[in-house]
Amino acid sequence: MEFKDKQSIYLQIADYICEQIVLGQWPPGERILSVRDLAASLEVNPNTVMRAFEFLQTKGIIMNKRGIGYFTAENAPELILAFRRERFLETELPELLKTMYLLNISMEELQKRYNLFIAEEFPVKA
Amino acid sequence: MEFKDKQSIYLQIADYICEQIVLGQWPPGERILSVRDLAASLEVNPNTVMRAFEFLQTKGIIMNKRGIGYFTAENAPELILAFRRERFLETELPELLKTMYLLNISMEELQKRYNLFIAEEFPVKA
Amino acid sequence: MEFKDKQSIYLQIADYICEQIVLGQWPPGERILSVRDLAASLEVNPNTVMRAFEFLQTKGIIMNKRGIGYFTAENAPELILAFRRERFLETELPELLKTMYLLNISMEELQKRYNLFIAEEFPVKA
Amino acid sequence: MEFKDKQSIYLQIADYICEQIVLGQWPPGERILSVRDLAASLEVNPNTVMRAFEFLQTKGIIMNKRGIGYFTAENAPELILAFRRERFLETELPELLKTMYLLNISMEELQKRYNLFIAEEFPVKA
DNA sequence: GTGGTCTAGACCACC
DNA sequence: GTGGTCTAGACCACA
Repeated sequence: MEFKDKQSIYLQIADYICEQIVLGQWPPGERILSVRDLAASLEVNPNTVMRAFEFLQTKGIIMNKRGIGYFTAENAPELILAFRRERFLETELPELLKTMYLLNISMEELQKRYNLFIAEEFPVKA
Repeated sequence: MEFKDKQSIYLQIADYICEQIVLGQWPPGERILSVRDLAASLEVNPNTVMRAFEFLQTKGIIMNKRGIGYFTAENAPELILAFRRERFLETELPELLKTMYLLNISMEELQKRYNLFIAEEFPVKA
Repeated sequence: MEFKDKQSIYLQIADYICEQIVLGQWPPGERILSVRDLAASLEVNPNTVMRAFEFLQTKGIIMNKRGIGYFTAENAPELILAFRRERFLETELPELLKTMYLLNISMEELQKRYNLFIAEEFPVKA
Repeated sequence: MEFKDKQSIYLQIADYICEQIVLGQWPPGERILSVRDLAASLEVNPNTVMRAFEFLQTKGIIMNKRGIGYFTAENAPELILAFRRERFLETELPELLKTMYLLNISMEELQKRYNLFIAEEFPVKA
């Protein structure tokens, strides 16, 4: 997996995990890959994965069973969507709209790109 | 001026300068406030303003005349918009569309919020 | 390490790093000394080394891995030689030729001095 | 006249004056353009020209007659060539030779470029 | 441990 | 007056 420069890796990993959960790849209530396995598959330091897990645990999205591993919460998908919705509406959206205004990007163009994006990335639903 | 925590101050200053240029407050080819003056008005250390200037100079948005000061480039507005457009289309937009998909936010809702935003922030044009 | 007065220290450090890379002392793709260690060994402030690193990073000669350190780019030697060649041909050489003309220095004399220089500085190759 | 970034303007002006003298454009013992005239023609601040004059005066290349202006010394061309020769041999040449070695530029190529340069810049002598 | 940022303050060359 | 560089020292997030 490749990481962006501008955001810390552990947060990008946390986002990745959330995405997998929301997309149904990691069912609620089930055990997650171990820290070292995930670290190996992502090619990062285990400490970094650990931090992502701890971060998600504080949010209640995953929880730890001592000596066994981490498990996704039963309501993990709902929790994640709620957090993300909040972040989107309160911080990302205002910046987006401002940028669209400054760059003079129309809603029509956005709509067109949205259709393209869906067709490419999630062809199943489309 | 107040600064956010999540981004470094000097980059926020650079963004601020770009915004002033794009909005036509600082005309192309004109002299910018001196490092010291801008630092005083923003209440930061001159070194921090200096970093912002250096950053913008490497982008070709402003340039230095020895012993006199910094000047906005003649094509500064176009340059800034080009940079921002590239960043938007290549990194911000994909994230946005993905989030919209995950959160199941419709284009109609986005349109509604855009109209609201324009009415509030830039009532003149609206 | 000793520094000249006429050029800023951080640029001299950048030059020094480039020289080490070109001469094969610091292999491409390998980790560089940490900012603090290099600063200590050169007896300068860490900030000064940091500036040199930032400068080289913008040139693509070195790159950063978060929390780990700086690494020389795989194509660093080629990049450096390309930059240097360009600078030499476009700015240094014209001045040199002009000076030689004004001073009435012949190519023969230059050749003689070149042979002497090689014999002294790089006796292995010679 | 256009100036390079890396060297101070007043020194570039001093070099320009020296060049004119050596090339015979400004005869020894004659009066030089006034500070303000030269400043106007070079499009720089008169103070900057003043500094160049003062610098050349300390070298004995030009001298001031109060209330009249600056005059080139009778032995100006010889003085200039002596200074320039020293600078060339002691500082410029070693760097040049090192660069040539690193860039693997042969004397033959240098000779070729020298011939080209002479033909272009000083066709009279050629 | 790593880099990154910021401040405070000094000193410099230059226009 | 202008920018430019350097130091010292602090604090932070990150791996």
